Amino acid sequence: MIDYKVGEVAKKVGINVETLRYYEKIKLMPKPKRKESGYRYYDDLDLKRLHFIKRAKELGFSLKEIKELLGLKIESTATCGDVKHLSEHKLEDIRKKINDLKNIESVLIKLINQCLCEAVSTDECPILEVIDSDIIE
Amino acid sequence: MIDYKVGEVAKKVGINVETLRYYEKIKLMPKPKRKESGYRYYDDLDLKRLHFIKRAKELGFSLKEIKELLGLKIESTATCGDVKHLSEHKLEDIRKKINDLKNIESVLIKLINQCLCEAVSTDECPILEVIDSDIIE
DNA sequence: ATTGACTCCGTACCATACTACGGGGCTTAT
DNA sequence: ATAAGCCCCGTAGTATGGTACGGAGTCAAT
Repeated sequence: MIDYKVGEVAKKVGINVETLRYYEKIKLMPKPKRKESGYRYYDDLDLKRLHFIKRAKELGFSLKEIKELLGLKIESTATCGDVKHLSEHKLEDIRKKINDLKNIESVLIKLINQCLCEAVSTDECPILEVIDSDIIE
Repeated sequence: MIDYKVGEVAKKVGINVETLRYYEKIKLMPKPKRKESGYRYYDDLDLKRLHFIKRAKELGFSLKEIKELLGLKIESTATCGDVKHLSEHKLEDIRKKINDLKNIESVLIKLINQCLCEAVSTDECPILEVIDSDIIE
């Protein structure tokens, strides 16, 4: 449970200091504790959260969606049903993404193999075969 | 090979007309043929391309990356090596995405099961277990 | 032939997600 | 104790990816 200053966190995670402050402002990150100096201090859980945010963005989630994912927790039996509902919804979404990415994956593999076989040139975009793979409609 | 007008295309694909013009401007979509009126006319391949663009965005690719994916084609033996190289790079990228999404998937499944078992409430964010799943570092 | 719906174009505006700036305070090493 | 290198804050600017506006031409049905 070491205390990290903004700059250290930014460097470790690979974002910059302003982004960190921005995430705090939009409540994607909790307010960190401050010492007498007024400096922010972060812990390992914060780092974890930031790593997740960073990667989730690359996976196509908006900051709003990421906030929702991070908010999925059982806080009382009252919200348990909500959490379940929301999670199931997200799950479906994610499964579709996995499927579509797999389609793109297989088209790319095919394309790479064609390159190996000295295939003839074409005007068409091979990647559009993904559409015929039926998942993306 | 029906000819579709902008409005029809927009409706079919679920984007709006201005977006279509925007894609043309940034060269993500080719210039469509025009009739005497000056109206744009699109065909089924254009629709396919637009569907792909739409979904690829949702999968976390930027318009620039989508343009690259669409540009992956063997145009001559000269570019064949390039295409292979680029495709392999994209492939790696996509495989990582699939992996990370699978991790998120399994955490969500776990969470849903906890909801069913009337688990106790927690302050932590279950989704952060994804980080421990080792893929996201 | 005229009305309503659609299209044209350029330009301006918008939301999201940062990123930079600038004047000041804190901290740490010399 | 002083200077380099952090950090503070508010505010403004940027890039990406659209979205809206408005005046004019086109099309299709009555």
